[in-house]
Amino acid sequence: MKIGYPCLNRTLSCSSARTFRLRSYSEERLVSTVKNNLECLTNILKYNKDHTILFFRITSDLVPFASHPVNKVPWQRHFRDTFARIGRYIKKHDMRISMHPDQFTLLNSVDRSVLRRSLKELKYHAEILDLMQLDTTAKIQLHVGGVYGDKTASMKRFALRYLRLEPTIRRRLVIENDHRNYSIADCISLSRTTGIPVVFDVFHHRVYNNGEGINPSLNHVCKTWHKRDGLLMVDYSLQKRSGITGQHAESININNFRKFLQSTKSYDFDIMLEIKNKEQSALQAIRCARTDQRFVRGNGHV
DNA sequence: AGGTGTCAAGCGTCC
DNA sequence: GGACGCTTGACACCT
Repeated sequence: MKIGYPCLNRTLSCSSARTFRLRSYSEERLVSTVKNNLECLTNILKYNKDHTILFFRITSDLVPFASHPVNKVPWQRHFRDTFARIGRYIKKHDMRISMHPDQFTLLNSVDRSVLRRSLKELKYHAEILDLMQLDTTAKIQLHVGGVYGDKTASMKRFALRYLRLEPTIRRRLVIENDHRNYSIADCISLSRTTGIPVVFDVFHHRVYNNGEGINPSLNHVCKTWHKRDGLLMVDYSLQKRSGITGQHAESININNFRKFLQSTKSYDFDIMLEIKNKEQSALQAIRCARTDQRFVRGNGHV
């Protein structure tokens, strides 16, 4: 079991997601921003290693406008060595990496131009992980997408397009249940017809489910991950206490987290903590998991 | 220096 | 069929 956090580190004073407005686009600006972002990513991974945080989600903003037509910079070639060096570091320290394209990436869109842009965006994400020369346990997680008034048809469209993806994308793509349209049962059903691994989002599942419990879901979901995919990934977050639905909490509730670990102890998985104070929650969670031998899973480390 | 409207990209809901 | 909420961090312009 590895525990991690997404994209940003609030302790370090750098950001690996620096960007700029399209209006101020220039090749120089792009190159200097990517250079900054890769340097910061290096710092974050070093921080993670020093604190034994072995799971991390790399921001989609690493290369601004990566899939935008305005961008003609061959950034892949330009930063090839840097990507390779970062990849070596990740592998050397046995870290797990994920990425999560944002809401505009929709594989099942009914709009062909949205699909076309989404494919470019997926290609970009795969390129990042390929340039780092990471194996296929490094995943790109995506929601199933829109419903477009016909869920069955929209799921079929996802399946068809997934199966036709170029292998460099398909081997990394996994789906995740969302809080409104596609439940964990829907994702499992899609996995049955396509073989795609399913990320289990505990928070979304609490908000939107078909009445199935966490453990029965985990039981199904962990079978969708094969050896080449690595350990099942779980997203863990909680509701902000103010009561506004969907917003992520500021910090982890360690008692609830302990209960979660305890109640799911027969399964092994890597946990991504989607909590605003990021690495602080990860540090707490790791400490919590370590204090109790019952939470130490199959591979002996948390 | 600090505050805030806006940002490449979409879906779903409400009217 | 148009406006808005969603969720989020950072830019860039404003005072």
